[in-house]
Amino acid sequence: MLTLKLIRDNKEFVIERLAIKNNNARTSVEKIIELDKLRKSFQNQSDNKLAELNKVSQKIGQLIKSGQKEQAEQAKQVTINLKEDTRRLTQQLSDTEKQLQEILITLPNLPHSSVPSGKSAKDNIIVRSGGPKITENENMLPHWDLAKKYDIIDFDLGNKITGTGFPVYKGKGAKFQRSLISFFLDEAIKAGFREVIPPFMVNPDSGFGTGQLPDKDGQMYYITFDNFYLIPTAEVPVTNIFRDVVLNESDFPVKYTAYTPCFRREAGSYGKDVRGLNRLHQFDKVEIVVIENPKNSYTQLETMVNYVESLVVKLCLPYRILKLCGGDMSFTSALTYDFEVYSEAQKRWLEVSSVSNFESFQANRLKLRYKDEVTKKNQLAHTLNGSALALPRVVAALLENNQTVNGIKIPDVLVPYTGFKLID
RNA sequence: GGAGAGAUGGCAGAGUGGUCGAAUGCGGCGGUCUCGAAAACCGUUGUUCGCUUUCCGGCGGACCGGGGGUUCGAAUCCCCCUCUCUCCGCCA
Repeated sequence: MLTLKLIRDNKEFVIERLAIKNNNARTSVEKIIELDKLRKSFQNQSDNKLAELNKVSQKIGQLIKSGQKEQAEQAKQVTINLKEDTRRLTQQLSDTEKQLQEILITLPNLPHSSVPSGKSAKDNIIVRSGGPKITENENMLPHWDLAKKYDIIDFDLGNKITGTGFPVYKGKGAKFQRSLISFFLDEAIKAGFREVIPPFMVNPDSGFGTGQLPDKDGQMYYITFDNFYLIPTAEVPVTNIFRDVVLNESDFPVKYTAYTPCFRREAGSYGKDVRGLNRLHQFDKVEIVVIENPKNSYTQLETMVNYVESLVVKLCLPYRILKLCGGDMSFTSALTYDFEVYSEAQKRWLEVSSVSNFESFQANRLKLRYKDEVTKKNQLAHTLNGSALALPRVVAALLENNQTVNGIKIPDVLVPYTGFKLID
């Protein structure tokens, strides 16, 4: 959520920046400014009436104490109109605040000044790429065939138990999955992140705090009976650890990592995008979350990108890093880098990580602040996060790229975790 | 799931209708003392919105788990919700 102050003081700038995200915000912004003025007016009036009422009430107390019953009764008459006025004004005030809030939460975050304009993923900019050279071998099996051949991932079985998009990992496939999770967590811990295991369901307040609600309501699984949402990413529970928290500057940077399964309804997806492991309703992911001082958040973002890069390098995957254009960025992000790895049998790039700076957009919703050492005022902190990494597409690429006639080779860094060098 | 108790400032803990944003203790910050520190003593110490102010600040509103109600007036009384604790039941 953008702050009112930002919109009030930089109206044209806000509209201009939101246009980069293909969002025509003029109407909303103008409505917000209008409602803000109205809100102030109502607050002023109601404050004055309340102050008057408080004075009279105090006087009544004193009169009663000193036994002046008559005058007390007279004073009570005065409050009748005052009460009616304050009731009306506070009602108008809260109605206006509600309207204001409703529009405010529909505005996406402003893109950072370096974000390129663009409509879709086609306009994203390749920042750099690396990893082993892509082979042009035509005889490679896609991972869904490999999964069946070695009996390591069973899509049909998951379909039977739950439905499409809920695979069952079996034997070496399961161990491989668990190894990746452990590897990613151990790497994160080495890089200074503190591991947490958060709840996999969250309440609506948490969903709102990180920006999933109300914007992406239909993308999350919802437990109506208890009013909980299944988490679409560990970002939600982990960032919400800091909801309503005031940090000290010396606490920065706060670095957390968590493994969680992620649940996404993925309504509207179809075709080759959802084949095999490409898009699932339940998948595993290790996430990194950082709470940072605003003045360091962009340096921190680069650090996180470098960290995620070190992971794909260690796994020997061909990768590229994209800076997302305005049109492809999420609602909450100010700047996002995507990581894609090349899947050699599918001959396409698969997104395996997304690293973002949300600046104060989530913090404003979360009321996540820090005490400024100089001014002693509470200021909004910056939040950042990234996938490090999401498993299924990493698994897809590893299976496809490492297939040999003898079986699938396990990357060296994972062998200590799997205990085997080959899936055969 | 049943019965009872409770939710107050960073923490502990008073406050059951009237200058209570809230005693007191601890902690934090500033100072005196000291070569320095500790102790002692003195002072200070919540958030948020609005108005005002060249800075310092000043004035007003709201906030004692959340929401609603009674009353001229609510931390205090009533109702609903959430959560915590104790006992019982169940249970990985």
